[in-house]
Amino acid sequence: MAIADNKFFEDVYQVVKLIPKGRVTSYGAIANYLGVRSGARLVGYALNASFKYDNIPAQRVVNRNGLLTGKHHFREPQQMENLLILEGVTVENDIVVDFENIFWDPSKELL
DNA sequence: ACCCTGACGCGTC
DNA sequence: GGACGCGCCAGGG
Repeated sequence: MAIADNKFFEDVYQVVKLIPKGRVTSYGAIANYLGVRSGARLVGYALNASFKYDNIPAQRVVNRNGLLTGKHHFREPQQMENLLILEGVTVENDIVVDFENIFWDPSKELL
């Protein structure tokens, strides 16, 4: 078991790892890419367990509004925003600035 | 084995 | 245009 027994979780981690630095995506986009309709919750659920594993840039996954919904699940609430800023992503008031522009859609940009 | 809940998203009202 | 409800599926109590 490389990452997780469950295929959903495994695929989610795969996609998240592929998110380029400085870009972000949404739970729904990943769910859509995996072919799970309205499975965005599962993506979030998978990411919740991802903190146990390394090399998973969970900070690059936000909700469809660009809101850092998962910030409270990091070791430090400020961690998520911090990491994003370090990667060149501007975050203001827990919202990714210019979200639509740096949005990375796996269905489109990944093949 | 049943019930509840959850880092979400979309259709309705 | 804000509030509400349902679906999606896995895991924990």
